[in-house]
Order: sequence, then C-alpha cells, then structure tokens
Amino acid sequence: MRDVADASGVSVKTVSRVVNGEPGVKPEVRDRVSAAAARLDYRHNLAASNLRRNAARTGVIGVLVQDVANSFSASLLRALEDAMRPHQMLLLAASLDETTAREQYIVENLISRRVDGLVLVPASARQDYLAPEIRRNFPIVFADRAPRGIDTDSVAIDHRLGGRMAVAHLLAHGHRRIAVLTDTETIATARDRRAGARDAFAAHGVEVPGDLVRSGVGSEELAGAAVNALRELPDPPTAIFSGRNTISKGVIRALTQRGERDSVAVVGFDDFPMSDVLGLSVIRQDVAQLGAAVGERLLARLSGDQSPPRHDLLSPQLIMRGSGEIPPSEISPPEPSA
Amino acid sequence: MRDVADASGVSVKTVSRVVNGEPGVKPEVRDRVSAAAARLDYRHNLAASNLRRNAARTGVIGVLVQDVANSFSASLLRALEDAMRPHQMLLLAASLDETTAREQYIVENLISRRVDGLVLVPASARQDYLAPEIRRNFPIVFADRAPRGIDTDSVAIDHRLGGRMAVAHLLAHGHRRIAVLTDTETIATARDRRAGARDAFAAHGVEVPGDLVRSGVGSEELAGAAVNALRELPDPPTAIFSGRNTISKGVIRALTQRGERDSVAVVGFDDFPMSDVLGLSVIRQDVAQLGAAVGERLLARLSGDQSPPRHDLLSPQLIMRGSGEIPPSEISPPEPSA
DNA sequence: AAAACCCCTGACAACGTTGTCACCGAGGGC
DNA sequence: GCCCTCGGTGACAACGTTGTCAGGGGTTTT
Repeated sequence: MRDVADASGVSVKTVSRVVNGEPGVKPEVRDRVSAAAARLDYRHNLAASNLRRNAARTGVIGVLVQDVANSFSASLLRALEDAMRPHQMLLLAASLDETTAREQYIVENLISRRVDGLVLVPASARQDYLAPEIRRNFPIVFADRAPRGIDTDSVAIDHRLGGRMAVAHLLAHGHRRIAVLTDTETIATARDRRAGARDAFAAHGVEVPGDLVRSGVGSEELAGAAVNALRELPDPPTAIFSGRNTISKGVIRALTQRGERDSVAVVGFDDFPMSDVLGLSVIRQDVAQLGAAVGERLLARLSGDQSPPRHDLLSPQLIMRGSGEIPPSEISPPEPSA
Repeated sequence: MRDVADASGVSVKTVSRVVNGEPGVKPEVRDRVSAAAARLDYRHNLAASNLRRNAARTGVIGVLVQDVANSFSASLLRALEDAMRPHQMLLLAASLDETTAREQYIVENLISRRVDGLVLVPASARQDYLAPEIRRNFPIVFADRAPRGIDTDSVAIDHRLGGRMAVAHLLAHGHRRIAVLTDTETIATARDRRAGARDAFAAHGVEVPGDLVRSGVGSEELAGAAVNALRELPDPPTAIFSGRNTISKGVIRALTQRGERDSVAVVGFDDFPMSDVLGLSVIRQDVAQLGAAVGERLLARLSGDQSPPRHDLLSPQLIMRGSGEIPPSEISPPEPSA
C-alpha cells in the first residue's frame, strides 16, 4: 500500500480511501491511485483490514461435519453456503470422521482465526469445552445433533420419530421379524433411531425381536455381513430397518447378491442419490431444509439475536418406493397360534 | 494479551512466548501465565500473528468447485482435505455453479484473505485474470480442467480418451445407433468427451449419427426429456452414451419409467454412488486419485518447487456392470444391406 | 576478583490497514 | 475584508502479535 502511495504521489490513507471506495477523493486522484494499484499488482489485505476495524467480521464461518464427501454432509454444506452467500460469507469446511480429538483441534483453530460463527455436527459426546465461547455469546449452531454439556442453538431431524415411522410402517405391512441395523452406540442419532424403532414395537404391542437388533454397524461392509448373518438364521427377518444411508447401501448390495431384493422388505433412514431408481423406501430428512434452518439461526445470532437458545426439530418424511411395502415372505415359518 | 500480561504480572512478550510454547520461560511463570490466560478466556489471534510473522503462511487454501453437494466435487474436496491435513491446512470451499462472475469474485476474495494457494475447477472459459498471480508464482492448481489464457499446474482426467472408450465399447457390442448426450458446449470437459465419442466413430469407420448427438443437456430433467425424444424417433438409438453423472441419472430414470432398462445399452461418464447396484457401466474417473494428485502438486509448489507448470492427465477406466453390454435390440429395424 | 557466559525477561518497533483529527485552500455569507 | 464552512488530504496512532535487541542477575571460567 505504501508502494502504491509513493507511486501515485499521495498518502497511504488516500490509497486506503480509494481501495475502500470511500467518498471524498478527487476523481482525478482516484484514477491515478487505481492505475498505480493495478500496475503494481496491489492486493488488499483483508486480515490487516479486519484487525484494524476492530469489531468487524471476518466473513467466514466454520463448518464441521462428519465427512464432506458424504452426501448428507455435502448437501448440508451446500445449503449453508446458499444461506450465507447473500451475506458475502464464506465457509471453512472440515471433516471430523467422528473423531473427538479432531473436533476440538479444529474448533480451537477456527476460533483463533476469528471465524464469525460455527456450525457443528459434533463427533464428541459432550461439548463442555465450548462453554467459554457460549458464555461470551459466540454464535454456534448445532446441526443434526443436539449439544450436550452446554446450551446453544440446534436444528435437528427428529431421529426418534423417524425410527418409529420406519418400523411402524413395516409392522403395518404385517412384518414381525424386523431387523434393526444401526450405527455405533456412541452416536446420538443412532441411539435415537433405534429408540424410535423400539417405540414402534411397543406401540404395536409387539415384543422387540432382540436377536435381530444389531448396533455398531458402521460401514457398508458390516451392513452386508449383518444381512448375510441374519438371513441365515433359522427364523430370519422378513424386513430390515437400516438406520443410515451407508447401511442401506450395504443392505441393498447384499440383498441384490443374494437375489432377495424382491422378497425382503427394507426401509432406510436417509435418502440418498438414486434411491428412487432403486425403489428403496426411506425416511427422508430434508437436508436442504435443515441447512437452511441452521443458516437462518446463525444469521439471526450474527445480527444480534440474544434470545435463549432454541432447539428445533424437523419431522422426517416416509417415502414409499416399493421396498418397504413388500409383504412378509411365505418362506418364513407361520407364527404359532397363541 | 495485554490483559493476560497485566493479570499475571509479566510483559506481553512473555505471554507471547508462553502462548507459542517458546523455550526460555521459567516453568513457574509459564504456569502463572497459562492460568491467567485460561481464566480470562484468552484466545490467540492467528490473523494478527500471521500479519506480524510477515512471510508466514495462513494455513488455508481455497477450493473452488462446481457444487460442493455434487459427489464429484465433494469427493475431490475430501481427497484434498486428506492431502492437506498432515500439513495442518484447512480448506475454504466455494461452489461456482458454472458462473464466471462468481469465480472471479471468490478468487479475488480469497486472495485478499491471503490463502496460501488455490485449487480451481474453473467455470470460466479463460482465466487471463489470474495472470498477475501466476507472474508472482502464487500456487494455483487446476483440477479436472486445464487452464486457458494462462499457464499453471493442472491435473485432469483424460476426458477425450474416456469418451472414446465409452463409444468404442458400445460399437464393439454391435451398436451403430448410439446417442451421445453431453452438457453445454461451453464446458470444456463436455466438449472433450464428445470429441472422444467422435474419435471412436471415426476409428471404427462408422458415420456419426448426427441426429442422435445432443449437447446442452445440463440437468437430469433435460436428460430424461432427451431420452424420451430419442426413443420416439422412427429409428431410435439402441445405445446411449451419457456424458456426465447427472445425465446418467436422468437417463436411467427415464429408461426405468419406459421399462427399457434391459433393452437399451448405456455407458455413463462419472461413476456415482450406487451405480454398481444399478448395474450401470461407466467410465470411472478416480476422483480420490485426482484430488491426491492435485494436493501433491500444490504442496510441492508450497514448498518452493519452481519447475515449469505440469499438465498431468489421468486415464479413466471402463467399468462393466451390464448396462453397457446389452446387445442392440431386435426391435430396431435391420440395417439396409449395402 | 574480574571476565565471560547463560537464563530469563521486557521495551520497542513493525506487520498492513484504517479511525481520528487536524490542516489547507477555496468558496460563500455578512 | 472577515469569518465560516466544506471538500480534499495527510500525519499519527492503534488493532494484536512477534522479531530484535538490550539488560539484569546469577553462575561458571580464567
């Protein structure tokens, strides 16, 4: 900036005025400065600028998700970007891979960078470490999972309701031997979805088929293995509730290989690309809606909203595409009469 | 920082030393300062720090892709993140939506933020506006598309080869009426893929079926519409080369609705999640490999590599899953003998 | 005992920018 | 002709941090 000033024979302050488009500079001087800036390839330094304009915003928000390559996270990211774009804000995105340590490291790093806010799909079980930030009213919005150990805004899908809807749907179609495949116990959403499944059994007065409930199904491979194991049981499940999109993929792949796509009912949680073509019935969470709601909450906080934290729950939706409407297969032994 | 210094009775410089873990501070003092910092919720300001340590890195690289929600972009992002993670670098991600204006705006913004480098999947036709950055050796790596108007590193899939492979495969299975659906003319990759398709026709001495070549197919909906139109022709195509994953989705959806999934051959460009279950034959570009190569190039530049720009081409791979191996349907009128 | 050394610490300037204030000269009102 | 106003400009300090250098006190060397 000093160089530009020297080259155009004015003070640095005047260059600053030109660069920021402030009024009160003679057009002639303005042109001279602009020309010099262009000639010298001058690039405005936003970091220094923000440092000086003390209370100003950096125009960046941090987004921590599980894995930016996962369609859920990617859609969330995109919805947030769309929400932030009109406000000229950019996104610093990071994948956590369900790693608590990385979550804390990234959060700390982002705060040092003075991001204006955070969107967090937490990997950690508790987020007490954020207490100081909450105390000073730093905007943090939790997405898809509620905060624990602190209180701050969150927007999430009602996973429990979704799990309940899925299993209730299968029960309504006459299934009793329903397998429930969910991710690791430590993940709150997985717990909620399984709890919802249990709710549905209870509401229908059906005993939970304990031997068919599997948690810790954390990958496509594990899901496929689980399907194979379950279908080899003496009294195999006639329907499967798969608690996550990666699990659904493994389930469908395994069923396809076994030639059982048309005989075993499946309802998945999480829609994913092409599941319509696959005819997979799912509990759909509207990720775009989720992202938009999260963005809205964050923007409200950024513009000074001091109201108490809100915890919004969005209802998922059952999408019937065939796989969830398959009746119990006749191969399954008839239920003994009471 | 001054507050922490006052609270612990030392100078700001000593606080700086403690914060940065520099040696040469008495353990007792170090503890006192750390305690004060914790008590006052002190947060280190990386922006100011970087400003002072003049030539230092910000530890952020900008990544501009088409759409972070698209599986190609999302996977690229993830591969880059993995490449950068060991170097403690974070990613500022932005979606361009094939918009030239947004590309320039974001690039300018990121440069003002002093990102250490850029990864660009350009939306613009030419990138002359980057000339000053190239001149000062600012690290920019193009991904998936080569730069035009400037010369800098790029890593891309050989789209032309891929297009050729796809159509050659269909020709080898006896098809002659092969539809070629590609995205807008202005997108370089779409042009390359179509050119590859023409190469294949030429190499087989087959005349290009002009009435079946459609460009400007920019969405799933348009792809579906194109399929319907083409299949209603008096002499419909017996095979389809779909030049992009979104197009493939539209094609499959339309064929499914028409009940023609098993009678019309399809080879798609771009693998996407679940296409294996759909039995779709595709030209796969290894996005993870692409992202890793881009990351590697960028890291090399960041560590001072001054060699001339390189333009690497990665070969795509044909994955046969059934849809591309369907023979020409008999419904199609027999070719008139010569 | 003087000299040399080391450990620890702090004063100061500087990074690139902008807010504050003061200044200069031209024009307008009395 | 005097005072006031106002448009245009620049000097200076400050944002939060760290590199440089100097200094104080203790210990070791000669």
